[in-house]
Amino acid sequence: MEAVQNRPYSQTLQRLRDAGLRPTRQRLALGRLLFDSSDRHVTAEALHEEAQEGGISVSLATVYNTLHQFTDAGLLRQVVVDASRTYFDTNIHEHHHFFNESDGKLTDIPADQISLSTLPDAPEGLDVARVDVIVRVAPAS
Amino acid sequence: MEAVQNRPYSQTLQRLRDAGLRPTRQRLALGRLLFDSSDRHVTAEALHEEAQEGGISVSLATVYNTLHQFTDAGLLRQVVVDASRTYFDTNIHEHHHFFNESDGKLTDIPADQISLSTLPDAPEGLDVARVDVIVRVAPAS
DNA sequence: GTGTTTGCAAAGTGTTTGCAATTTA
DNA sequence: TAAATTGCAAACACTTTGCAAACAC
Repeated sequence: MEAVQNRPYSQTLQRLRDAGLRPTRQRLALGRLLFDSSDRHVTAEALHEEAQEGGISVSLATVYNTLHQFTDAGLLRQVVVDASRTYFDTNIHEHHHFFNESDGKLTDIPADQISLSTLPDAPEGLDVARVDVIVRVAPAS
Repeated sequence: MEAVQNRPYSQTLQRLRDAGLRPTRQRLALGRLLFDSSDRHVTAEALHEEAQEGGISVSLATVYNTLHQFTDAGLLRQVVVDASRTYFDTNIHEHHHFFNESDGKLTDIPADQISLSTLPDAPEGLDVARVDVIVRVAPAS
């Protein structure tokens, strides 16, 4: 539509290319929202709203599809903390989370700030795929 | 309807009474399914099915309501591991979980088998309510 | 041009709710 | 009998899908 800042634009472009995803207008726009800052935790609904506010026209269905494509491509990670919504995290490295149950906000905990000693053996025939630590917090009473 | 084993029956009866819940036919039946064995992890759907198979007539809505009432009363705990279903755990003590992503089965990990060193401080104004460790496992390749 | 992607609206899932009928105490 | 509980069906929130139109290469 109009000129955009070029650096993040082309960063996202490259990211999409590397992932084998066609850099469509929608993917570029969502990619910029997601990747221009770091450690973002979004729900589909929230990202859709943010896009609308930014004057980007994308359907909610496309936001869902895009988030899943990004996840499959390894650009995002899903975080399960709340049974009623799915969060997507732009931090794809090993780390954990604070989850504020009262406002639904997630905050990263760097992997080196939590150490798990003595992890029990996985049940037979199974391999550990990932360990998630969720520190559920609430307003101090 | 017919005679039942008396021990578990009255255990559940007592549990409900202690929790201030009227021991209705449905609650007793679901309570027996849940508490007669230990460390059960059920979804509403699965418990409903189990009840039907056992010849107990309960509506799915009542199963949901009952699971929540039991949870509010401290007899059950909710476990969030999968964005698409809610699990209820009969183990209400501190512990963690293996979650088998391929079949959706949960297994308890006793609290003393995992030790978390150096938990970072909660963000200001917030208290830690609970720490959940989820070890996601998958069939060995 | 050809195959991919989008957007809509419709369908799907799991879950919750309103309310009359039933049950418990 | 009064108050709590149940069950149904309808409503819900979030998410996925089918398919024609639009777009990228």
